[in-house]
Amino acid sequence: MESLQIGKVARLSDVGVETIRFYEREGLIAEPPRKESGYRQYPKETVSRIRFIKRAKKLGFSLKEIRELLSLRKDPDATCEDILERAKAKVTNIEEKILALQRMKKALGKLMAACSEAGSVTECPILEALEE
Amino acid sequence: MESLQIGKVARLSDVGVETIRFYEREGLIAEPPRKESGYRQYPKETVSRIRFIKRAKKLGFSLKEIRELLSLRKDPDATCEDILERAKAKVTNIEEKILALQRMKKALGKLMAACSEAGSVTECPILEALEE
DNA sequence: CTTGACTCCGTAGTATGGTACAGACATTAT
DNA sequence: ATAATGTCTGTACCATACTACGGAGTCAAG
Repeated sequence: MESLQIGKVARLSDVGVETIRFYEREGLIAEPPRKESGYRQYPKETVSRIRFIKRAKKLGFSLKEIRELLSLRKDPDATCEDILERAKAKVTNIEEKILALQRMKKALGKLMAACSEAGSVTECPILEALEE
Repeated sequence: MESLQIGKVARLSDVGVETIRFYEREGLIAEPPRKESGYRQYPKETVSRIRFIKRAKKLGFSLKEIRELLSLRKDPDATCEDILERAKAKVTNIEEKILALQRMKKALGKLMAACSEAGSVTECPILEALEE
């Protein structure tokens, strides 16, 4: 299997080289094998892993949470119950996020509807509503 | 009009005293008048302003964005439209997040289902969940 | 009139998530 | 063979959004 140098991975996943090393230090991506020179040799899956991290971040997960998400997999060393438990917790977590976002959206939508009828910004219902 | 000391404002708006001074430095709340002693004298509106900031933060606005929202209000040339535009952008942003979270949840469901079977989902389906 | 709570300012520290060197070695292109 | 990239480690620095602290002045109650 051909491997990628860190710079290539960085370009493909659209992050900086330093970020990749940072993720490695933080345990978000595995330490890759090295050449004799010390150069890291990444399998191409690393690119999707980094993309996952980027997306999950946008969804409001912290790097710590992302690390936990990434460790959820059916590996032979973990028992099914263990995985199910952690996965369940994550699902709950995700549901809460979705609910919070839906509330946000609803609140903004309401305000926007009221907004179309108002004139000057001094009476903007969005600002008023946020003041409660 | 009676005024409030910083500690009172802090208690009423449920933030720390330091946070209020921080918001002042950051231009999120106006510099209040002072007594001869130098003590800040806040009008009671400050409490709603800080509550506004807290709520807007919960809606996903950064302090920078909140500062912009707040300054729009002072601008007589700004219209409700300006604020509406920002709100719309946030809604789009929120919708994207919800979709992605739903995909993630689905992926976890898949993982959990696979887990109960003796099958071999060694791959992490969660990685695929967020792929475009 | 002293004690305790409150406030002042400035500076520094926290956590998170990177980003930017510096100085040295490795690889590639001409 | 040599210049241009690329990579290595380690350390330092950045922005965001606070939070804590020191040392001094202020104010209200007993």
